[in-house]
Amino acid sequence: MLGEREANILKLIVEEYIKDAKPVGSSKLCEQLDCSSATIRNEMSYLENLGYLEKTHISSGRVPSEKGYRYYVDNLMKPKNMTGEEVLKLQTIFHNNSLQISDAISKSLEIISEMTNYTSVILGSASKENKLKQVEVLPLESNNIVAIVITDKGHVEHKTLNIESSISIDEIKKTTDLINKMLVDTPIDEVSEKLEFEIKPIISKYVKQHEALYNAFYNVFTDFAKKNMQFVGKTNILKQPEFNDAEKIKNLINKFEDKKIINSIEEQEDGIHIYIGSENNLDEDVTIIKTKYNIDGEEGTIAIVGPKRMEYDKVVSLLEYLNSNIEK
Amino acid sequence: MLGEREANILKLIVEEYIKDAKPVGSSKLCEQLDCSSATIRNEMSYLENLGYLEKTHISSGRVPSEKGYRYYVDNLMKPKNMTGEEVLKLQTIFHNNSLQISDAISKSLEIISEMTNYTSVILGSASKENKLKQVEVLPLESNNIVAIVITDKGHVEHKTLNIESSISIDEIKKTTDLINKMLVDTPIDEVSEKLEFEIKPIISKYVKQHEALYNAFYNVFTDFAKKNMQFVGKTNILKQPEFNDAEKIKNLINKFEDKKIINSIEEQEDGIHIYIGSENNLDEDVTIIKTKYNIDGEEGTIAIVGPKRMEYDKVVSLLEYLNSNIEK
DNA sequence: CTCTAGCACTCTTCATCTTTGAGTGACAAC
DNA sequence: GTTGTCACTCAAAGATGAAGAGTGCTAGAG
Repeated sequence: MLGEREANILKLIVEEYIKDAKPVGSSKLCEQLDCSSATIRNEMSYLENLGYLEKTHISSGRVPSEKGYRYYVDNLMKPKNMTGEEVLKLQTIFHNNSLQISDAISKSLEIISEMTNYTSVILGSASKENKLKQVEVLPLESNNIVAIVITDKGHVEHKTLNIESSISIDEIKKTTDLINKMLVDTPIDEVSEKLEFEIKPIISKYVKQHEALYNAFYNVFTDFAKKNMQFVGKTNILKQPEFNDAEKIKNLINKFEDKKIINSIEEQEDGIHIYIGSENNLDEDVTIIKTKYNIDGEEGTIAIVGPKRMEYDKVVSLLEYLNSNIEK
Repeated sequence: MLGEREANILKLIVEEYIKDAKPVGSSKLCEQLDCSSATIRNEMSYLENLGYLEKTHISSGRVPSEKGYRYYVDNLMKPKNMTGEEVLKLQTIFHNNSLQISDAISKSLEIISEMTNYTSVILGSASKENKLKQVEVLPLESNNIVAIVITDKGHVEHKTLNIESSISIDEIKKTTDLINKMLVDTPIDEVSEKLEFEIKPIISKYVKQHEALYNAFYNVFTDFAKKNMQFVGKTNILKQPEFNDAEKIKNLINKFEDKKIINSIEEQEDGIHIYIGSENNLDEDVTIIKTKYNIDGEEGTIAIVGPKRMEYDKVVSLLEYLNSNIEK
């Protein structure tokens, strides 16, 4: 644990660096601490030995290390009261009752991303809490069929499929009736299994094209497993000075496009969580602040991606505000 | 019209620059033209006066101007025979009959983007040729309903909506039955209109919540108007040397994210069209090569986005191949 | 009239130096 | 423990110069 003055110096350095993105020199802190630059240099040197600060070169000012940010976030940061303007904008969204809650989240994050110049990600996970409401198959022209699956939360997925030879409307009806009778109210992530062991054996007896029909449904259900992800302000983070370098931009944009990004975004625990630099598995140069949301049992993750030099206090406050409003 | 030798010099310069991305000096062309560098310099100077070539500075080699690329594309370019490997990969996709045609297009463009390091865009326009096949409304828990619209080509759109007070299943059924009876086989882009003038007057008489139901359907139909767009290899173009600059990357990525990009991608005319630099309204630094596709009356646009220094012959050949295979 | 050799000239690129300013570390004095 | 001071280090920015690629122009040859 750091002494009071050391902690205070660390706090000031972190906040100064967050503001300016420039290494902080000892003289900058003199006024605020009412002591000489030499004293501060001694303390800085001490904090560097403990690993909270780093230098970019031997005679440069100090920059917080990951450990420094971590200490700041865990011990020094105070929740920031949001300015009237910000709250106002968010309030108008949440007081508009005609909006679907998911649309309200999108719109809020648009504002937050715009305000902060960070990138937001919304990761909805439909499969866990959704139960099968109804399935439907329609024949289309030229041997195509479309299979549609609807869940009790209003999620809809569909898939068009080509059937090799023509298939009778009667057979389609039999199959969908069977599924609707037997599998309604089954959680979506269990449907694939039940489809194989409970439905397939039955339809294979009296439906000629059962293989094709089975595949159609099987495909739709596995599509639910792919979580749906939405970026808000994808390029906003590029306005941060740490992304003035072509290589860094390409690197990050590639990671945004990579499908594996879902693993970096998804959050398991409740509450607001901060992953600084190497603590997240997306990119060394960013911090991700995440929180889970839960609307009528349907879970998802909201993530804000910014540079490590992120306005932690502001983002945490905004997410707390968002969380408390989603509850209602 | 250029003389034979001038045209030849222009052709060689364009192709050399496409290959190397470095300004082409007179001496590089000596061997291939069997004359001295001085002669070539004279010709180059002539071509520059006509506006086909440009210099990056007073004593640099020459770079093709937009007019130069245009002349090359219109008069000098020969279709390139594709190498066995490329054709082979594409063939395996099109000979796999179990694939939906739209999936085959995606997969082909993945290969093309990978091969060329350009970015592909697929723009599907569902509304023009799709006719209404069936509508459906399901009540969900807590005053939500989901409205689903299915077209004869197998497109599906849905929207979840909140109804203020509870609504009877009977009323929902009446409305959907009416729409299904009266509007089936109506082209999607005419449905909104008919909904307002033919359906609304009727249901407003005997359905209490007609406003909400009407809105639900109206929303879904307007969603069809938003064309669905898909990027393939979005970051591939960033590997091109013209995008080694942070500003240029940010600029292009922002344009990719901007919703207005649809206007730059959509193509009206049949055939393969090339838009060089300022000829396209996306970005001065890129060329877009587009072609319309048509599957069973459903139209869309395929676009390849690359630097102006693009392998025009190769891309045109690939798109021609793609077009002829989509036909089947 | 066309082509070519040659030369002066321009401009980029790269490396090397220099200057300036921000900032540190160490030490002696308070 | 705190402070003033001074030598030292390094990045950033500008100046300088040499090398190399390439041009334009001109005079002479074919």
